[in-house]
Amino acid sequence: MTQISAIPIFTAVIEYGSFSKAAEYLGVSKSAVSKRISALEAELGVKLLHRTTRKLSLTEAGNNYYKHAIQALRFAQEAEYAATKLQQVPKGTLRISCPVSFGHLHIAPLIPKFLQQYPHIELHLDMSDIRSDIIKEGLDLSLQAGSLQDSSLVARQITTLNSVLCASSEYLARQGTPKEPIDLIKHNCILYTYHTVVNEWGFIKDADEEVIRVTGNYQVNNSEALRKSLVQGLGIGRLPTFIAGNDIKNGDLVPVLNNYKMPNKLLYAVFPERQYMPKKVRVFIDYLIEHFDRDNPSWDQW
Amino acid sequence: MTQISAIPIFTAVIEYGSFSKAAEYLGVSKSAVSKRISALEAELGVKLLHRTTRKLSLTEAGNNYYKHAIQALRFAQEAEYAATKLQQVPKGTLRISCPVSFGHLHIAPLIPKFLQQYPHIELHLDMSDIRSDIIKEGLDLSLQAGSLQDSSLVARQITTLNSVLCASSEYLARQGTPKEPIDLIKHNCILYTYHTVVNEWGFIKDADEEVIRVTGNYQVNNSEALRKSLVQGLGIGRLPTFIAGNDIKNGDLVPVLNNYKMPNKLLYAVFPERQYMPKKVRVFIDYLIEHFDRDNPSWDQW
DNA sequence: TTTTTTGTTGAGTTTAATTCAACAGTTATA
DNA sequence: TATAACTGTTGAATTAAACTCAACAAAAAA
Repeated sequence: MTQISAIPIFTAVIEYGSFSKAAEYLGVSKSAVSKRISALEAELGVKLLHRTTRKLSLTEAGNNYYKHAIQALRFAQEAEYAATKLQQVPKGTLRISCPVSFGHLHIAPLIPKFLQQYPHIELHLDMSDIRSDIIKEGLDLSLQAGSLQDSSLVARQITTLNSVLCASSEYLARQGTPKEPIDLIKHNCILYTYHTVVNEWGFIKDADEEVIRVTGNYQVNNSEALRKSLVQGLGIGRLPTFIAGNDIKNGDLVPVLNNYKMPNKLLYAVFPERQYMPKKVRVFIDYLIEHFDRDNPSWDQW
Repeated sequence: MTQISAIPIFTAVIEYGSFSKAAEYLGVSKSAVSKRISALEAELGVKLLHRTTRKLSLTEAGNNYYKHAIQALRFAQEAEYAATKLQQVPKGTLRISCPVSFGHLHIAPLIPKFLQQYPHIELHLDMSDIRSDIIKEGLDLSLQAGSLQDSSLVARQITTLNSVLCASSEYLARQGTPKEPIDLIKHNCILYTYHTVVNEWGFIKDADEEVIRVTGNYQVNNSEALRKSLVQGLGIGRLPTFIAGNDIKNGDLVPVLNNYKMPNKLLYAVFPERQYMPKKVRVFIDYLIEHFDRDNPSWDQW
């Protein structure tokens, strides 16, 4: 079925009424056009054009062919346009997933302004802590926290997700402030079971990492519940700074062991293909990068 | 606009859900399919297919592309069918021209049986003595008498058109029968102005041609009028045998100078292209050849 | 009558299509 | 769990198609 590739040439000849003019329009030599038309006629076993007088005319078969061929050409052009328009213009449905906590606190508040800037985008935001297969779920983008990601997907770092050890000032007044990580074994440590490593907390000073096994009387997989329990003076806990930042600013929580760093995570925008990113995806990623500092985000400044 | 040539490949991949199966269907290697799809994506600047899991899936752009591409493919297939069906099946409108006299006497009587044999053909018969440009007039076939024809058209000889010199037996009894061509200068010679050479009649014996300039008191461009004047004993005249044949059989006309031959013409079927003749044209030419002897037609046998 | 333009075609060049073979990765099977 | 089978990719090489150039024949224009 190779005759389809000659359709643009044949229809140009008909529209321009001349091999020479069609050749000029197509950017090839007139002999190329002549040979391609002859080859098409040979393939079909049909004369499509009379060319014994200087003026071209269609045979009956040629006329029949043209009627359908011009439609084929138009649909092919429509196909090209339909496929490529998403690359050039930020429009259409943008489907994104992100972690629940981060989404509530830091993504959702950004969306109204984004949609004002890009009125032709319709955004579907799916907040879920379940790591999804973005191709299977038809997502354009997935914001994920981690350090390593699926090697077949590709990603762009958006920001850094630090953690901080903290408690209420009421708790610390009552129980004393730990000076070294080893002091934590005497404290009620509230465990965040959502993290992959639950009860072994790492502390980094200089190039050394010290790991302390901690215990406490409360474990919870919800960061908001954890946060509230800390604010109410139940114990000491490790929270992502993007959650604790405001409480720390307000004095509701106090960071402890500040001269130590805890292992951090990165927030990635993960997308299915590195090549040929649709414009709507591109503009959203750029918008996030504009709003979040890659290494020193706003919630880390208290 | 080269992406059109990849459409059959792309749509096959979607329909079969597999590069490997599409390759098998298309009769090419799977690497050919892989390269062609990648080249299409590069040309469009768009990812059309996700292929990170074993199961292929369309991207949004790929889905948009496919919807229009499958229509383009279908119209291209329709175009091919529409163009080629006339080559394989005798159907459609057959437009023919032929000389008036010959048409009335020998073509028109054949048409009913032809159309019974080919019920899907609709025949338009244009009887005219004006030599037409068959391409300009959109004709499929033109029956023409002559010896040389337009070099850009192509032709197939159908039969031979002889001429015969004749008069009524009443005229010959009254005026005597000419024994040699030179005797004609004493006779009333009725001139047929339709012929290109009107009043110089050629006579061929062995390899010699003798030309006699003749005169008479009546010239006419209509063969039927000429025929009737001869039958009524006005004089001697030259008629095509396909016209005079019946009258000679009936004894209404008598051939004279029978041992001489007169220059003849041939009847050609002229058609626009030698290549790729539509079936309906082919079957009509074959039908004529079947009915008329090429060199010794029925009207020459009296 | 001469010049210009059109379409054709052989020969040669360039580009695209294709194959082969090897590979990485996933699924199915033993 | 290990192995076999299958899928899609890709570099290198081969083949086929597309294309150009130049020369030509023929018709239209000047």
